[in-house]
Amino acid sequence: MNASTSERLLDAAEFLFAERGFDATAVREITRRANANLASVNYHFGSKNELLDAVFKRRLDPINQERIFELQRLVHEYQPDIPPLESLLRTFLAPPFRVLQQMGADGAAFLRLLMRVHLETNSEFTLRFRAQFEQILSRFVPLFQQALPHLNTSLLNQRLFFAIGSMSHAVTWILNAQVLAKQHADPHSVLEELITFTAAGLRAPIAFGGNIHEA
Amino acid sequence: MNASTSERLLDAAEFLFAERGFDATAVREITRRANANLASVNYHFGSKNELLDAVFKRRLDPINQERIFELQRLVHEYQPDIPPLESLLRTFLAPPFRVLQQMGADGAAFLRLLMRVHLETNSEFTLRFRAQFEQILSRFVPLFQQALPHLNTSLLNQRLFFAIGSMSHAVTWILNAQVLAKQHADPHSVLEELITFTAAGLRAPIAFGGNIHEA
DNA sequence: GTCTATATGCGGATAGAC
DNA sequence: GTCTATCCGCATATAGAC
Repeated sequence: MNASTSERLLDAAEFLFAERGFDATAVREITRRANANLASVNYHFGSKNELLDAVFKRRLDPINQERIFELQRLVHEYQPDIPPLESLLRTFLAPPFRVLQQMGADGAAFLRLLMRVHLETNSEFTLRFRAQFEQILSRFVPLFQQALPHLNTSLLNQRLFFAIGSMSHAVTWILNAQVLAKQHADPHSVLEELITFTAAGLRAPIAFGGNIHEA
Repeated sequence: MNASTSERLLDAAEFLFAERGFDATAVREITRRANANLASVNYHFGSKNELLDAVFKRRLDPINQERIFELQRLVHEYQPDIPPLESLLRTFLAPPFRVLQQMGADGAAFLRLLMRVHLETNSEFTLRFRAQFEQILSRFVPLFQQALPHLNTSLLNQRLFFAIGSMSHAVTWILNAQVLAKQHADPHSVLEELITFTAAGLRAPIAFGGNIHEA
């Protein structure tokens, strides 16, 4: 509560956008939750839309910087060999889980918001976000390719895509488990199981040799 | 255009809810797209909320019935043995892909809407939906357990969860690829690759023997 | 069943005093 | 920077003629 108004607004917006969605959240609710005045959102951020941008920027920049830094460290550690597949996967998949552990409720709210974005197809905002993610992914692909020489590019991308899906579902699951308080899901152990699962999936021998259809 | 008003309303609502989300869609837009009167939604369904319920019910009931029917057929076919893991996975994972192929644009719209639901945590509607899905899942779990005797219940559930994540991400991907028209993703071949990937993940040897944490 | 017209409320944004 | 009061538009829903 000692945080600055704009920080409190960011926290409140993050929580409410994640909880109810962007459209369903009224600026009035945000300011009420932040103990701030109705006009403060427009004063500090210009508009409700720009507030959303700010919410993302605050969390995403550090996460992606960390992912790139860790990747460089890993490559350096194993030089001139390729890092093991499991280590690459851990570096790639870990950040959201780390957010979950380190940032507690705030991190959970942000991640739920993040998961929402994956579904939007049209908004300009989503396109900006996705371009950024693909930039990160492109740094990892060459290393995965070296670690998995039996896969051609298109199959590798497809399987990586499956792995990303497992990750985002796992994160969503942990979030819901926390919300519903049904069971305690430990992010760290889920991450390790996820690595086991996806590593096996990526290593699977080629069954159909590409994208050949039946019938 | 020859369909009844309520059918046209369902089609239009399905499309728009999927495209823009529930809140962001105005009843006015729905009736405009359906070539129907503004008041027709309330006349036929009672409210915008009940219209959403109807949109789901129309598609979901047949899909789940089919999933259960196929499972019974499969069990019968292999009796008294257990069906192979790949066949179980195909039966479990196929329905959304079939929707994608058979229902064309309508199916795509519905699936996008369906993916949205996975993220909502609080709404009563989502809870109803999720309970139904878990009922379906519970029919499959015992068979997966028999096909994968090296996994304990909790690990099996976790890995199945990863598999479901890969599926929903894959479906979302196909949808977006269609929308963005970037590349042509063939649902059938994606499904087969998905089965290969998830089967390998499920079969992976146990690495950590349960949910033991480091540190 | 379908239409027009309208009631009623909530949304984001802003003006202007402090 | 913060507040109150208010503008203005759009939302859902409904009343009531046809």
